[in-house]
Amino acid sequence: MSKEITITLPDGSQKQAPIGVSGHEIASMIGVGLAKAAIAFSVDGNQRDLSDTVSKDADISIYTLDSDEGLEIMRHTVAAQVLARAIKNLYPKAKLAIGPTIENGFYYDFLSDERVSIDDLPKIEKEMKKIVAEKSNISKTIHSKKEAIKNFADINEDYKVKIIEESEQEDNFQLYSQGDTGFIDLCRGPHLPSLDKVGAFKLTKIAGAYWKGDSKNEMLSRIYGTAWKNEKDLKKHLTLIEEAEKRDHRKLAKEMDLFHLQEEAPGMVFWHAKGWSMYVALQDYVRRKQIANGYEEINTPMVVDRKLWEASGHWDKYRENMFITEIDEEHANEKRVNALKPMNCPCHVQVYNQGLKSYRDLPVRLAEFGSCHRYEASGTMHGLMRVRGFTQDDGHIFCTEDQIESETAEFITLLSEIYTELGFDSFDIKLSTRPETRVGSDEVWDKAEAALESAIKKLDIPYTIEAGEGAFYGPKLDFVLTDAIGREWQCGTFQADFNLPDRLDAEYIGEDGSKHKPVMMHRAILGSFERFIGILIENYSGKLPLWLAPTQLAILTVTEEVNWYAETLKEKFDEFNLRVDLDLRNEKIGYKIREHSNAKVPFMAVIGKEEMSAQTVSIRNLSENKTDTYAIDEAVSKLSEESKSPN
RNA sequence: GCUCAUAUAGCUCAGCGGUAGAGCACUUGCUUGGUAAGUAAGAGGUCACCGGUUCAAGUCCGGUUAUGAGCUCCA
Repeated sequence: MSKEITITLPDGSQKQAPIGVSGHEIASMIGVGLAKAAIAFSVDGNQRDLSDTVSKDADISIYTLDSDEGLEIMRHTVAAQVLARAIKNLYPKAKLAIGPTIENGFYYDFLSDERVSIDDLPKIEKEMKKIVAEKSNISKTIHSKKEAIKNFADINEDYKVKIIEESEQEDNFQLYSQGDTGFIDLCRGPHLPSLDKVGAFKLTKIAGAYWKGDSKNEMLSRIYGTAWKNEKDLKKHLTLIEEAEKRDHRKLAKEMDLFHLQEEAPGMVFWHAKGWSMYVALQDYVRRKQIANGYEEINTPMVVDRKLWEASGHWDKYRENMFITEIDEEHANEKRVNALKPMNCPCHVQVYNQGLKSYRDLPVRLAEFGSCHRYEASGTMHGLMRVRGFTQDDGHIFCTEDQIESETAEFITLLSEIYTELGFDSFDIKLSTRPETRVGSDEVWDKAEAALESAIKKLDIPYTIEAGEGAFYGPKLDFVLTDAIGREWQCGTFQADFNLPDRLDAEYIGEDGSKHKPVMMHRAILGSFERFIGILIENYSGKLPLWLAPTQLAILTVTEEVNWYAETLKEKFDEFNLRVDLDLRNEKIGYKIREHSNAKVPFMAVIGKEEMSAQTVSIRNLSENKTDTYAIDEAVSKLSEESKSPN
């Protein structure tokens, strides 16, 4: 038997090494620089500590802080070794729970009798820096289940004990320690070999989190942090977060006077004139798109008797989220219990059910800008992104099983056009397949899942499968778009439903002359107008495309002598339905420009004596910060041309 | 819904037991100024709501509501 093994590096090159060679030794064999920078390595794709050894031929990859994996390992060490130890140093009675990495950072959950608040973060951070400065080596020992439990039971780390007890493993529990500090932590690793490899970090926030994420369990304290290779990267990340805060739609909405929310109607939007003009522009656009794509627009009641919700199943399954209304008895002959519709689908089936449908009528595509109300838990509301009263760009397609595929393809094409025209270049699709508990035969599920998948494949769009994540009534597609700063938003959805047509007796007469159940496809492209407008505001930092901009042009006068001329101009623009604000205030032009710039008005016409005598308009472009002068008619036609919606 | 925090002028915030403050916005006067803040004066507040402690409560305590950050939820 050979005493050497062959290791294969990521570039395909191979090296011979003795059996039992450590990760660190491999790194040294490749180069001194790498040995210094190495923080962990992988063996056949499994991440290992540098001190771990390799005893058979394997694919090896050495990690440094320059790779995503390396950064993640470092963040993990900062959480599990540095933050955890700092917590124990400052709050010796604290019980450590878990400390995983998350995107760009990490968190650590712990239980503490002593209250830890955001004001304590600098103190904890200082302690962490102290720990890092010790540059302790990190080493690990392997233990059996029994030993591991004893280790943590001895120091009253109840959560660690629980984690080990509940583990399916019997041995190989890894305990990491730092030099001779006495600190130990349970971890699957790997970790940095030494704390001197820790880069730049910062604790960002503190919040509560349930043990194991279950709201029935006790609430632990969670400290979030972010960690990077060096100070420069850390700063870059913090700047990015600031940028995201700057485009917060709640903040911009105040500055732009778009909408407000108030205590008497939590989660319901009071749209102001400027916000509503945006809403209307967007809705008109979607309306034209949908009608051009074979939908009929309908409108159905907002308040509907509980009987329909009982029949649809919502009364059973969704009642917690429904606003229930009861007529004041004094004023009503009969007492009826109604609910504000949380969804439009049952009402759409009622429209479908009027008149006998033939297979020749299918597919029937009904669309509604349906105003829905859902009683969302109080802690979940967030500006326009999560509200209790909202309007969906809802639609239901009643079709045969055979039509699912072509309807899917048509829907995705429409959705793709709309996203592109609204400025979102790419989106991902998630296909959710049958869950454990479901209605409908396997045969129908097979057919529907295959139809959805086949439609995506034919359009050659990448997608991922979320096995078992479908609704109980059918498989679905979710559409996730990416905004200008890389955040993902799930907006569109396309869901097959084998349940509701049955419950609400939707039927059609087939070629064979007998009655059949149609399949119902629930679909939305924007999701809700409220949320989508929130996304648009953030995506564009408030600088919306001209056709959506609340105010398209502000006419600013330099001196009051030209007021009459500015008023005449406004009338001209008004004739072309442009949204124009006239600013005749007794202020300097610089002041007016500044104000309207802050309000993100895309065009400003500066009107002074020069323009008046030449009968021209000087138009200043917000995005380019430059000014051009036009004849009046030229200016009007330019703006009305540019402000057209994409369809 | 849970944890923690917050709630003072239209907005952003300071004040933290002893007669309510700033900047901006607003109104008025002066200024008619040419491309991102002209100038002076004035007006503006049951300090979220309900209760308690105190001679005295934006200020301390309890509750309610809303908002924020997380968590949970989003058939």
